[in-house]
Amino acid sequence: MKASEANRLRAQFEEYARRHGLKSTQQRDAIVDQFLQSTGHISIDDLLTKVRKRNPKVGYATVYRTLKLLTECGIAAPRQFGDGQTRFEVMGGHGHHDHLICVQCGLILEFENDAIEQLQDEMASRLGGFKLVRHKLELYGLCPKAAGVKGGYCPNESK
Amino acid sequence: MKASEANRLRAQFEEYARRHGLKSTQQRDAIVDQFLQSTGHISIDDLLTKVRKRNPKVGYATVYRTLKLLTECGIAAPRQFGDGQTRFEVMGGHGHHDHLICVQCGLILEFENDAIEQLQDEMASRLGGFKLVRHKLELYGLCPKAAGVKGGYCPNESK
DNA sequence: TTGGTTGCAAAAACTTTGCACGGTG
DNA sequence: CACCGTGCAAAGTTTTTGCAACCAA
Repeated sequence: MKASEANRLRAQFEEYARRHGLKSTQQRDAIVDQFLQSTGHISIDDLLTKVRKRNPKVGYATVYRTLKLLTECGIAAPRQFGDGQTRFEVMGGHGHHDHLICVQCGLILEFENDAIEQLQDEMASRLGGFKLVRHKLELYGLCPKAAGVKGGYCPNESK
Repeated sequence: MKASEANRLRAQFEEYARRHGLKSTQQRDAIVDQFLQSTGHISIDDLLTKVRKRNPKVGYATVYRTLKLLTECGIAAPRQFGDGQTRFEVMGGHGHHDHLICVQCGLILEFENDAIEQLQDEMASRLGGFKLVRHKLELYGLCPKAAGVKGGYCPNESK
């Protein structure tokens, strides 16, 4: 299931590479593989760390460059939460999801809501006929840790 | 109308300042004023430029520090579109809006959609009873410049 | 061999911080 | 006078770029 999705995306990347005359390299392939195996939102640092476990001689620059390629061909999507770092997530054509972030503990939940997506498309048309390529919806709130939400502990208390 | 809104927010800031023992200074006041008069999303640079027209000896640091204060007291909201800079916008308690960004030319449109907002609240409750404090919805798409959308020119062509 | 690719380090771009001076209360 | 606030510049971070060496086709 998940593996086939990764394969689909890998094929998509190869297609893109072919079309653009890109060569296949050990580093790039390793980065793409690791990225496709990641879940949620991964930072450049985390990704590089993972990649280096298999291929120790990979540099930052290559990760940035590869992620830029992945973003261009629609496989990766950059996200900016509030922590200064850009994170990337796999953008399976399906399974798109949005985020609910707890402003207190930083917990990030993911969700999908077709009704909202549909309203977005309508909105875009109404605004002059824009053609949406992607979107980003982030809800910020307080997790009801009092209610015992799973994983809803708060490492950092706001002062 | 707009002026009264600015006054309300300025008062809100003064209240916050009093409560926190902050002093009133020429620079801070100038920055707050200029910020409240801004529309849309303003970058630190743009804001500093505006402020310097009246008070040439204001430094970057002060703008950053003031904007951090404004953010803390809920008057300003930081936004990260994709251009590397953090932009801020006035967060009038009312008039919340979301964004539609053209990935081709960088044009940013604003809109409101109550139906979407309502669905968001529902979503948050369904996800365990989160209490939303704010949200961010950004739609990325292509502006139909062919259709002659106002201001829809594309300064930078993607290659 | 012909480029695209890579790692490293330098360079950029954006923010934050340290410090001595200055202004407010 | 006590202290917060400011400007400047240095220090941090994160991301991009220049370049010689490398490697796939």
